[in-house]
Amino acid sequence: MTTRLSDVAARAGVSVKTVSNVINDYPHITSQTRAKVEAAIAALDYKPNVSARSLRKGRSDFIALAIPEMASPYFAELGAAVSRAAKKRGITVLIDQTEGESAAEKLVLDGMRGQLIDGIIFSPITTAPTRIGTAGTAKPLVLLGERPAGGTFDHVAVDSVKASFDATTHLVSIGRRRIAAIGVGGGAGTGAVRRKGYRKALKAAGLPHDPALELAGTGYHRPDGAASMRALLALPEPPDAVFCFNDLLALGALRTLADAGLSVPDDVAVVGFDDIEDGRYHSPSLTTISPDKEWLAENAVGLLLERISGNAEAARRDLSVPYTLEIRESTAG
Amino acid sequence: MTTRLSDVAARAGVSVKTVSNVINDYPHITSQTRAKVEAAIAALDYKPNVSARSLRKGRSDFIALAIPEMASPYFAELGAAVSRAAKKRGITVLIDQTEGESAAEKLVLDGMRGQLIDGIIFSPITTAPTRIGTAGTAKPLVLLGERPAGGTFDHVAVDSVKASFDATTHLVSIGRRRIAAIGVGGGAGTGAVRRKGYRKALKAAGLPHDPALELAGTGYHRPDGAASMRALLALPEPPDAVFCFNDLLALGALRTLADAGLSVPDDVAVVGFDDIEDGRYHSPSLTTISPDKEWLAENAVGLLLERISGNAEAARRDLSVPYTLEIRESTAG
DNA sequence: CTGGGGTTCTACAACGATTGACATGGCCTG
DNA sequence: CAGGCCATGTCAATCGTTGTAGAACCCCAG
Repeated sequence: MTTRLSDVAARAGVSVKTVSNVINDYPHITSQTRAKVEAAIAALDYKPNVSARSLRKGRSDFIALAIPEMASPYFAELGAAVSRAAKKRGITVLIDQTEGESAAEKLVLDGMRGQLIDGIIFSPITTAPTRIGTAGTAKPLVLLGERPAGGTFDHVAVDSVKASFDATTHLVSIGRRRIAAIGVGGGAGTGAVRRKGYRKALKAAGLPHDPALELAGTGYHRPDGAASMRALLALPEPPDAVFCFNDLLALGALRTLADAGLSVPDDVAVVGFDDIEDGRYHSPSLTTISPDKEWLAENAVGLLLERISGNAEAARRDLSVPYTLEIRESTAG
Repeated sequence: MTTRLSDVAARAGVSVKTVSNVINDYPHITSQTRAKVEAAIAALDYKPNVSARSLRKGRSDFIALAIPEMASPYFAELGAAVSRAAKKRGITVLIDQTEGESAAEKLVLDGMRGQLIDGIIFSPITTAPTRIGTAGTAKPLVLLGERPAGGTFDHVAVDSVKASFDATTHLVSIGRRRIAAIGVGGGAGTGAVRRKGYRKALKAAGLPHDPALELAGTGYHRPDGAASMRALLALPEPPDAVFCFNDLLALGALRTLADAGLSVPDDVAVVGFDDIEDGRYHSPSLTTISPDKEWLAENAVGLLLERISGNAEAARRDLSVPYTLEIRESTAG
C-alpha cells in the first residue's frame, strides 16, 4: 500500500540503511548511489512515515501553538504567522484552542499530545502559566504576551507598558484631557500592564487620574468594549478619548459611539491595540498599536527551535517585539 | 524519562497486555484489575505515545483541515468550529494554510504529512480539486464549499444558489431595482454559483440584467470589495443595492460607501455572505447569509470519520448546510 | 605486497504500543 | 467431575525508521 524505505531500497538495489542515509544527508555516500536512491525515491513517490521517524528519533518536528481562541482576529493572525514561520523551517504547527479553561491545566492534561510535539508556544490571554513545566515531562516552552512574575520561560512580547504609554500620550497630544481606559484586567496579565503605561502617561501629562474612567469589563471582545463604552457615556462627565486594550474592544466601543450619534474622533477619540485587519477597514479606521506579528512569530519559533535542538540549559531569553503607533481616522480628524 | 506501558504494568502488578486491554476497552476485564490499572495510569500520568500507537495501528486520530488562509475571519471561525467538533470526538485537527498555491498540488506534495493524518477536510476558495485522490495514496477527503463538476468526494456546503437567490430577493423586496453583485468569479467556483442565484432572483423579479453591475474583482478581501464598490460608484448610473459574495467584500464596500458620504441602506443597501463577527458589529451592521458553521463543522467531521473507520466504499454523500438570512442595518432602515 | 586508514555500505537491534496465538488456572454448570 | 467460559499472562511479531557496530572495499605508504 504505502511505499516504505525497504521498497525504495529494493528498487535502488541498496540496503535500507543507505536510503535512510541519503535522506538524512549522511556525508559518506557516492554521488552514484545517491543518484540511484534519489531516482528510486522519486519514482516511487516515497514519503517518510512521520510516526516511525518520530518514534525512533524522539523528535517529530511538530510544535504546538496554544491560544485562547483562533476565531479571534488577533490570534488568527498570530496563528497564521506562526504557521508560516514554522513551515519555512520545515516544521508543522498544531494549533490548540484553550478556550478559557485554565490553559496550564489543559496543557498538562493533554500530556503534550502524547509526546508527539517537540515544544510549545503559549499565548495566554490573561492568566499566566507559572507552574507549567514543573512536571518532569517538561518540553521547551516559549511564552507570548505578558510575562508572569517569576517566569522561567523564554518570552517574546511587546513592551506593553511603553506601547500603552505611547498610545495614551498620543491622545494627550491631540488635546484630550479626559482619557478613559477599557480592558483594565485584574491579576498580572495584559490588563494590568497596559494600565500601568496608561497611568504613567496621564501622570507625565499632568492629567488627573479618575478611577471612574478605568473600565474592567469581563472580556476582550466587541461586546465587552461596547458595554464598557456605554458605561462611560453614562457618566456625568464622559471621556473625550478612550484607550482600548485591544482592537476588538475598540471596535465595540466605536459601535456604541456610532449608535449614540457621537462623532469619532471629534467627540471621542479612540485608540486600540493589536492592529487587526478589521480596524484598518472600519470607518472610521482605527488608530492602534501595531506589533510586528511576523517578527513575533519568527522569533518565537526561532527561540523554541533553539531550545528544542540543543542548549536546553541556556539562559532564559526575553525578546521585545517592535511596534509602531498607527495613526488613523479614529484619532486624526 | 517518559512513562510507558510497561511502567504502568509494573506499578499495577499486571502484564503489559492487560494494561493495553484496559486502555483499548477490551471487554473481559474485572472491575478490580481495571481499577488497579486505571489508578496506576493516573498515578504515573501515563499518556500513550502517539507515534508508536499510530505506527502500529495505522491510525493516528489526526485529521487535517486545509483552508486558504486562517487569518481570514470566515476560515478562522470555520477552523475553530472544526477543531471543537473534532476534539469532542477525541481527534485532533491540523490546520493547513494552502495560501493560494494550487492547493491540490500542495496536498499531494505534502504527502498527507507522511501518512500521519487519517483524512482531510478540504475547503478551497475558488479552484476545486478535481484530481486529488487519483493517486493511490488516497485518504478520505471531505470537500467543503462549491462542488466541482465531476466530484467524487463527500461534500458539505450551503446551497449557494438558493442562498444567493434569497439574498438578492431580499434586496428586491425592500424596493431596490439596480442591484449589483460583487465577487463574481470565473470557473466553477463560489463566484459562479452565487452569480447564478443572483441572476435567477433578478429574473424572477422581472428586473433587467445589467452586466455592468457584475463585478469580478481579483479576490475576496476587503480591498477587493472596496475597489469594486468604487468602480460601481463611478458608473453613470450607480446601483441602489449590492450583493457581495462574502462579508469581507461587503465590509470593503461599506468602507467605500462611507468614504463617499453615501448612506447605507438609504442610498445603497448591502448584503453579504458568511456572517462573520465583524459584520455583526460594524456600523451599519451587515445583513448577510448566515450558514450554520457549527452544523457544518460537526457534519464534515462526522462524515470524514465515518469514511475513515469503515465503509470506505459507501455512496458519496452530499450535505446541505442550513442557513438563515440575517437582516440587519445595512438593508433595514 | 602488506597493513593501516579512510570511505561506503550493510546487518541488527532498538523506539513504544498493539495484536494474535496460546497457555493457565479459577469458577460455574450440568 | 468434565467441559466451558472468563480473566489474565507469556511470547513473539509487527509497524517504519534510525543509531551502533562492524564488514567490505579502496588507496597509498612502507
